[in-house]
Amino acid sequence: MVSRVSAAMTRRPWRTGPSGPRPVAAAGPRYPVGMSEPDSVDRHIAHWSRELSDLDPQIEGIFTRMQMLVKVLRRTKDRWLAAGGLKHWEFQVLHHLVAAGPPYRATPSLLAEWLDTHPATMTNRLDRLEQSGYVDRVPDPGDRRRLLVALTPAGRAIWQERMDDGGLEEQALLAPLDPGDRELLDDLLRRMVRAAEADGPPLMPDWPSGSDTENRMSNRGTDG
Amino acid sequence: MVSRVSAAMTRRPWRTGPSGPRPVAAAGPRYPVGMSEPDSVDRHIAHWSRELSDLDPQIEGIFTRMQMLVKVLRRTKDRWLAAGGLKHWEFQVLHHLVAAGPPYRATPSLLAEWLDTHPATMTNRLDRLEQSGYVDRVPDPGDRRRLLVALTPAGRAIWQERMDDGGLEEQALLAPLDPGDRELLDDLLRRMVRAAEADGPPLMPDWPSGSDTENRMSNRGTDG
DNA sequence: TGCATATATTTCGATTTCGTAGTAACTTCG
DNA sequence: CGAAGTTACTACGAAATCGAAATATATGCA
Repeated sequence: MVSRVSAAMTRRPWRTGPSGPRPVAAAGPRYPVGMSEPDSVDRHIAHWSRELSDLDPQIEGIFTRMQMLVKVLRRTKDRWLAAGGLKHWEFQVLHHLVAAGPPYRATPSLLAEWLDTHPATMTNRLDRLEQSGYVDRVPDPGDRRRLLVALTPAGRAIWQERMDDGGLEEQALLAPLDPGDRELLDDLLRRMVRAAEADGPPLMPDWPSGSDTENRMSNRGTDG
Repeated sequence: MVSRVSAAMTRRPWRTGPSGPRPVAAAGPRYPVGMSEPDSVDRHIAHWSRELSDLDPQIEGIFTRMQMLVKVLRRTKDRWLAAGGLKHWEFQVLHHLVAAGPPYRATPSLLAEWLDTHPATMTNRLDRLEQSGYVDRVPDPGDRRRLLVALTPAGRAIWQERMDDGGLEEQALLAPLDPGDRELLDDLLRRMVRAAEADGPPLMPDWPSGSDTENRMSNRGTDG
């Protein structure tokens, strides 16, 4: 129904040669019975617990797995975007502008905040994005300190183009879970998010533009 | 039992003023019935689906939540480390050296790969880490091209210090889940990871050093 | 109104990271 | 053995990012 998971943790540009980790010995340690087939995270943790005993393998496992899954997704999207000649942050800017809804504008400061980057960096990036013709900078009539970054038709077009078939990896990653499993997973995660939000601000910008279908193509920061 | 979730998505250094997103209108859209209390991700997606209709809110929700959770964790750790005068990558290097097990050494190339960074960047970082006295560079007797980066007692000490009470945030995030929920969550995630690994290399380095209690204190890359 | 303070964006210099190439050492194979 | 190819690390210049200051505008309050 959906493409298989694209070669998961693919090589990074600077991975020079076969310097990577060697295959693990055939007869490894035992894992808790009743657990489904172990994955590389289990093996990892099993090894690690030799070095550090007071560590909860379950907690460890949960967060490591989330991190790994987020990482694969991010890398896959990066490659996918790069193939279309876009950098991740370029797509992100366009994406957030679309997410903002008509008239598809936002100030540089908000964009900087959404992309988790320094305002000066955003200035630089917007310069380049403007040169590429994907955005315009128009004055804000209501406040002459401000600018509004506006999505151009070209920007909208290239965003759309990359967006169309952008959700494949997510579906591939979720393939082993049936509808019931997915609902369960979503619910468990929601409970964690709500707990995190109980003590502080929302994890996502709670306003017209915060967006994130983003996640259908990229993640917002996660790593910044 | 455990500290509350530390003010979730805390301010970044460059967040200048109250320019952030404004509070959302009181009467929002409706969400699927039977769902537990909505979180900011639900609101986000509800908003987004106006702009882009052909999108599965569930898939969207699952990955967005993972991304957000990973992001909070990462930021909390960053702050925590910074308070102790360590940068994230500094801790990561020390952590991976410990994870490698006795005699706590690794080559620059492997470290670069583990931390998802360019080898030249690692050279630079190791210079600084060596100056701080946390690592030494010793020649590899077996291969005179190679160096071995060795953990010094000072390096081990500062790692230990930061490690001791480093697992609090994870526990706080998992607080709303009882033991059964956690097992379920871990299992669902494991199935996803295994699926991802079926088509490609393991998501984690499968060898003596790949480590990751890392996750107890920091995440390996995720954001690179 | 007038002045102090706050906000939005950009500029500029310093730092960090990256890509590429250089040097040394190892390996393969004739 | 010796030449060609590969791998490991680093040096160097280019590019991106950051922190702090500069500029212009807006807001608050006496």
